[in-house]
Formats: sequence, C-alpha cells, structure tokens
Amino acid sequence: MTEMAPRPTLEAVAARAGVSRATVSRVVNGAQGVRESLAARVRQAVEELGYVPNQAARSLVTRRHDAVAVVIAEPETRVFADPFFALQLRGISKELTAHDCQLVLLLTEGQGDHARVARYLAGNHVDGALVFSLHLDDPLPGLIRNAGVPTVFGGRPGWGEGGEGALYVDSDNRGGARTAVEHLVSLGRRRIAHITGALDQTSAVDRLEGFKDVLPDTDPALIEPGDFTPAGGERAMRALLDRCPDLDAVFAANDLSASGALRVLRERGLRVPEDVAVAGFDDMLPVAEQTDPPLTTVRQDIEHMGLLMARLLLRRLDRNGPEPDTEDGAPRSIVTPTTLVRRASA
Amino acid sequence: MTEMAPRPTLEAVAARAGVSRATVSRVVNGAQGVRESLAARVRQAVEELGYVPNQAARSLVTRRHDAVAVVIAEPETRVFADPFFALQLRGISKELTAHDCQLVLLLTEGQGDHARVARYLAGNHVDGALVFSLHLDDPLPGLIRNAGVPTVFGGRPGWGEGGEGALYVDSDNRGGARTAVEHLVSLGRRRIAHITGALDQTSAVDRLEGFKDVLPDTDPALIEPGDFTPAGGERAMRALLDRCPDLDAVFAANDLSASGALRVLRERGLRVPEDVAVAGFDDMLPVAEQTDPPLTTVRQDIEHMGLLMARLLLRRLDRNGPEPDTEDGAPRSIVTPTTLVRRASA
DNA sequence: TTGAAAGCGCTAACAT
DNA sequence: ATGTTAGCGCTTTCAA
Repeated sequence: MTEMAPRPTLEAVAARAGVSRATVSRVVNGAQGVRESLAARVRQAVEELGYVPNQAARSLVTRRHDAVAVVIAEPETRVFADPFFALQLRGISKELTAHDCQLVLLLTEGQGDHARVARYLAGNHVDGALVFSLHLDDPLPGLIRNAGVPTVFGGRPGWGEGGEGALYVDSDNRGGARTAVEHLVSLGRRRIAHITGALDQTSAVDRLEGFKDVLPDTDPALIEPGDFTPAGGERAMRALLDRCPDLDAVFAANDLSASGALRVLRERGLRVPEDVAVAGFDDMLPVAEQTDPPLTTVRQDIEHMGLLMARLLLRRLDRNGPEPDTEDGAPRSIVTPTTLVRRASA
Repeated sequence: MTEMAPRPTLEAVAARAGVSRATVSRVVNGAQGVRESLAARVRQAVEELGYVPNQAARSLVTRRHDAVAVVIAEPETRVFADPFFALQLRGISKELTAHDCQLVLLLTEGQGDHARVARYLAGNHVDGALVFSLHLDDPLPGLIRNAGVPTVFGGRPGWGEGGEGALYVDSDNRGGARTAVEHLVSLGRRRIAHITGALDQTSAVDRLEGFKDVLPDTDPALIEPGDFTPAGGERAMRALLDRCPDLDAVFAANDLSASGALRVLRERGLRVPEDVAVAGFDDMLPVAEQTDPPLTTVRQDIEHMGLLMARLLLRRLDRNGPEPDTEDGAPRSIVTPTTLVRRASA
C-alpha cells in the first residue's frame, strides 16, 4: 500500500520544538510546571508531526497499560441471546473510554480456555479485569484470584472457591422478583406459580429467593424448574398446569421462559391475564414487546450496570474514580435496582 | 492485596538456565537452531519461574502487537438487538485466539468518537482492524483508509469515500432475498410486496435488489420503505394494505419488521399464510421462532462470518493464513451463502 | 550453536 | 522550569 511512514518519536518532537525529550513528555502527559510558551511550542510540534505516543514504550516503563480485560465465558453469551451482552459492553466501553482505557475482550470456549485466560491475566497485559461469571461452580473466579489481577464481576459470582471478598455489580434479582410477585398478589392472585431459571446461576437462585420472600409458605408443587429457554418454559408450564390446574398466575424467571409459558397457556385455551396472569424478568425487548399479550416484566438498566462495573474497577485501580462510594473510601459491590414494567400480561 | 510479586524477566530465566538472554528468547519464540538439551533446560526454567514474556517490551522492538481492533459503530449495535453481535464477535474471537492475537474492542458513540478511533488506529497500537460499517454515508471507512491500518469490513461498506478496494465479508443479502422471493413465487403468490430495511444500509439496498431481481417489473406500489424495526414494519404493512388490498405475500427485509407486519395482518383479520404469506430475513431466533405463526426466513451463518473476517485480516497481515483464497495469493472479499428456513408463515 | 551488545521509545530520577 | 541520563524487558544483528 502506502509506504509505512516511520512514526515520529518523542525525540523528533523535541527537536522540532527545540526542547528536551523530558519536556515534551511532560507536556504530552499533562504534567504541571512547564512554561506555557514552551508547552505551546511543543503542542504545535506534536500537531505538525502527527505525533502519537508509543504505548508499548510507555507501558514498558510505567508498568501500566491503560487497558482492562473483559472476560465473558461461553455459556453467558448463550444466555445473552439479546441486547444484554451488547448493552453491558457498551456501558463498560463508555466508562473506559472516558478514562482513556482500552477494552480487551476475552471470550472463552469452555474449560480449555480457562488456562489461556488465566495466563493472559497473570501475564500483566492489562491493569484489571471485568469478568462475567454467573455460574455457581465456575472455576474462573478462583483462577483469577490467583492471577492477582484487580477484578470486578458482572453478576454475583458463585462461591465455587474464594470469591468471598469479590467485588461485583449485580441487579437486584431478589428484589425484582419480589416486586413481580407482589404485583401478582396485588392483582388478587392466590395460586401463583414460579418457573425458575437455570439454578446453577446465581440470578436464578436469587429470583427464586425473591419469590419465596413474598410467598414463604407456597405450595412446593407451584415451583417448577426451568432453564431460561422458551422450550424450558413450555415444559415447565405444562408440568405446572397438569399438577395444579387451579393456578391463576405464573412468575417466570425470565422473558424467554415466559414466552414459552404463554404459548402453552394459549394452546390450553387459557386467557392471559384473565385466567392466568404472567410476569417475566429482564424486559428483553424483542421478546417482551412481541409476545401476545405483551409481557409484564422486571426491567434492569443493563447498560448502566456495565458502566458501574467499569467505574468500580477504575476506582480500585486508583484512577480518578468519582466520589468514594463508601466512607472508608474502599469500593464496594453494587446491587442495582429494578423496576416493574406493566404491560398486558399481568 | 498480596504483594505484587515482581514478574521474572528473560534475564532471570537465562540466569536460572545458565544461558544467555538471547538463547532464552530463541527458545521462547520457537526459533530453530538451539541444542535440544539447552532448550529443555530453558523450558524448565521458564516453567519453574512462571515466566511470561512482557508484551510491551516485545512490541517495542518488533513493532508488532498481536492484537487487532474490532470497531463497532453505535448504530450497528442497535440493529444487532439480537445474537448477531455476540455471535460475530465469538467467531472473530475464536479465530484470533487460535493465532495468539488479542481483540481490542472499540465501540463508538456517534461522530465524536470517530476521531478517537481514527487516532487509535493510526497510533499503531494494533496490527489491524475489523470494522463494522454498514452505512452508505459512514465516514469511518475513509478515516480508516487514512490511518493506513490493514482492515477488513463486516458487511459491504458504503462507498462514502475511498472504500473501493476494501476487503469485506458480507452475507449474500441479494441472493438471500432472491431465494425468499422465489419461494413466495413458487407458492403461487402473484402480488408480492416488499418492506425494505433502512435504505442507508447496504444490506437493505442489497435485499431490495434481490427482490427486484426476481420481480423486475413489479408494481412500485408494492414496495414500501421500512427501517428494520417492528414499528416500521407495522407502518409499512398498513400502507401496503391500504394501497394494495389484493397483495398475497410480503417479503420483509428482516425478521423484526416481519413481526410488525404479522401483527398488522392479524389485526386486519388476514390469515397467514393462507391469505398473505410472509417471509423475513436474518433468522433472528428469539423473534423468528416466537412469532405467530413462526417465520419463514433467510438464515446466515453469523459466527462463521466473524471467523472469516478475522481469517481474512490475519492473512493480510501475513500471519500463517490457510490456503490462499485466490490464485495470486491476495485475499479477496467474501460473500457468504444464506439458506431459506421454512417455518409456518410461508 | 551461542553470547555480547545495541537499541526500540518512553518516563522518571536527578541535576542544573 | 528544563535538561541529562539511566534504564524498562525484549529482539536481533554481529562475533565468536
């Protein structure tokens, strides 16, 4: 293509501006204590030469990388068959960008990749990591702890190993579930069923807990395990209907399983919400708005959660975090609020 | 936390193995011409010390980064309100990982970010870029060309500026559209309408072309612009029905607009597919399988497209690409096939 | 086949 | 306030 123009170095800028490399470095890095007239000359030279600092050289001496890894395990992206993934990433990206920090994406393909990720993180290539690990038995949190890289988790990590002090950002799954179930109760429903999510994920467990918070003495027959998929929702709905034909509401652990439940309800000739009220979780738009009837569900601010994760990590890395979120100044895990979105199904 | 253990350097490994730094470097980088006995000693020392090369130091001298940027403009991720985004990224990630290459994700937030991205790419921080730019007037391709970074586009780029020789991977939008429309024709439909996508995107333009390929003399009244959204699909369907009450099929530019069309059809008391057959595009699962009736649509292998993008770029960067895809050995753009998925709607 | 030595471009003491 | 200088950890001629 075009000849690889040799990129100008600090040296070149210094020569052009008639100052020393050190001075240029100071100007470029915004250090104080440089006479304005000189600084201006330097800035102009930078401009004219199109100088861009060599990050490798800088990292070599500062031992900083201005980059963080985002680790997403394969099972997660399957769950994120919706904007979840993109939105969270977007939130993360925004915050990182605002702090001149790059985002290195690490997607894992099953166990085999754990070692690779661990090696990468331990290899001191990034300043920190943002890890999505929502499975109870996920070995990743343990591995990462070993790698000794500052980390923030997306979703409360399972406590497979030492995840005890882990920093994380999670939505209020339990509270959200409570809100949904309370809503069903307020509608006068008395036989409220629950289709759970995949119970190896903390979100599913927490939503189940929320359900039980509101209905501690519920008939166990009204709780049927699902797996967050439409097919799982169908299966569970059938089982529930066969077992408890008198149920008058169902809270599904997510919108996808709710959509499956809805189909079975229609197929059995039951009206929603007249005969059975249905509530979901996630407010996954392409699903929740398209179902018939549209789904009443629990919404979380996904993008904001991503942003908070990044912010938390940046704070932990010192980087000019905003006002401290705790009195002793140490960052703490964050549980973000959810809101009920009323549509036609309940 | 734990004391930051000073990472072992090449020097340390050399000392431990009783050889010079140069030798260790050779072993670590798999260069030939090192006596096996020595190499073994070195490998053991590496093992014992848990040595991991310092990428910054390496890049400083090699001027390689073993990293590529993936640039996704904000409007895209909105369109990718489905697994598209995640899947493509996954395909990219797989291929890059297989070649020990990192993925730096750059998400842009409107025009303001273009400069930032251009600066980053020009800043020689990555070896190449994978860019999603599906808009006809997108300035990004031009900026990137200027940056002089080897690039492969996801989706045929608009020719806003010099994108002429650009390398890209795109699905066969035109051919896919043809397949869908031919299918409707084969069903005996004679008044086939088309709800277009957002015509500032190449995919929408190409799908429209495909439609016209099969029905070159179609009544212009049967073509109504949409915007890839369900709401746009509803609007367009209403307009079409008002204008051409006799239409007996509709090909929507994507599944989301098809779902909107489906709703309007039902609302008007028209049966699908008996009265009006409907076909979509994308096979966006959470949508296509959940509509009533399930959608006949055109599927593309998203993940594979991502993989091909990465492979193309890697080849262009020299990196051990697989067998050459053209006779002169120069990589060429790739158009991937689509397949019709028959469900109940047509 | 192996080692010695010269930087890669930058920052950060330290000196002025 | 500015310049001088010594590396950061690695690859890569060049000699041996």
